[in-house]
Amino acid sequence: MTSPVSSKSDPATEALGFAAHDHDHCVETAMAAAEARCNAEGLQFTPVRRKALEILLQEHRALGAYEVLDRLRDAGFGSQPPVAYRALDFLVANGFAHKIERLNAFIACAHPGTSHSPVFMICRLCDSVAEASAGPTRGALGQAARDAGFQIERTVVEAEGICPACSEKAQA
Amino acid sequence: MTSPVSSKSDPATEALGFAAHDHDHCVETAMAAAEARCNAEGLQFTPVRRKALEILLQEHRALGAYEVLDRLRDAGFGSQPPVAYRALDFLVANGFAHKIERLNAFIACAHPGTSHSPVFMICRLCDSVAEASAGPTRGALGQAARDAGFQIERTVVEAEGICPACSEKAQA
DNA sequence: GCGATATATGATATGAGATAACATGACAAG
DNA sequence: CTTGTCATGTTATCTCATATCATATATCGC
Repeated sequence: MTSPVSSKSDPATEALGFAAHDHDHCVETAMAAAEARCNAEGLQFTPVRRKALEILLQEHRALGAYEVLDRLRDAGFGSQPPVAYRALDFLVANGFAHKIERLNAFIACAHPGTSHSPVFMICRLCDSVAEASAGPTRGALGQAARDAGFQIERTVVEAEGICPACSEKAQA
Repeated sequence: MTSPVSSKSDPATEALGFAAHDHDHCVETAMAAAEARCNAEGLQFTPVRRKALEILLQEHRALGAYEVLDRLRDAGFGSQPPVAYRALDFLVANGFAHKIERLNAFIACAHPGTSHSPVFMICRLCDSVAEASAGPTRGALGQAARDAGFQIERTVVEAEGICPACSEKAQA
């Protein structure tokens, strides 16, 4: 894992997945949405958890647990691994973030609120990650599972390849 | 990772994925096929690599790199992690084995020879893993990638849930 | 065959990801 | 006010993975 520290362009207009967007705005929106849903569902949106989500949203890329931990420490929280893992577990369990198995890293959910089986596209050159939403058990996997009598509870769907931006760069 | 040491029934007729089969035969067949393909393509099917594949085929479940390493050491090969990782990398790179990202573990390919994007079903109760073959970029993922202009090179598709055998046990 | 180059193996050391186990603090229910 | 639950924090340890350097074995061009 090389962590190329994603070359940033304009702090307020980076790539979300592979499309430009207003970053500050999306962070605010997502935090507000999380806030609201925690209130609605009686979840404890505690300071560490809030900060962890904020970190993931700000970076807008997949972060390792220890990267999150570093930032949590900087923010005055505990400095030991369980601190980060517990906050991340909470975020993942409640759909505010996802774990990218291929990278052993975590990323803020790009479609908060929506109940979904996420699908990820991971650029192997710039490590950017885009989240798409897919029908839960349609397609080949669902069919294979039905044929085998397997009850799917959770799916991991991750594609590795080259994102549009890196693809253009390579051609130039 | 609890490693429940998969409860075995008859050594020669265990579960491949979720279906019964003649285990000894499938090991022989797979080894012969690997042998043949390495010859055909000029790949060096060296003793460590051969042994590593044999280990995965014999166990017929997902093994961590260090479990493979233990067995390689027992067989007289080097005892340091890179020994196992290099052998496994070779097997994965050439399609003789796959890495299950969700488990950080490796499993022998169940469809050797066929060029394929594998799809896995992982039982969270007994840790058994079944491999199904799926069209490479059809379905939701392929569509999302095309929409985004993302070039897929490799896909990870893993479903976690309950296998038929454990499902029956649970009902009893 | 013979030497040059590439490929494979081996050991050392360390980096990176993850969790078990235990202690403390906040808070609500009884 | 005490008991139970949940969140936080720390220590220690475990598992997974790779960079690096040294040595050996193939393979290819001559």
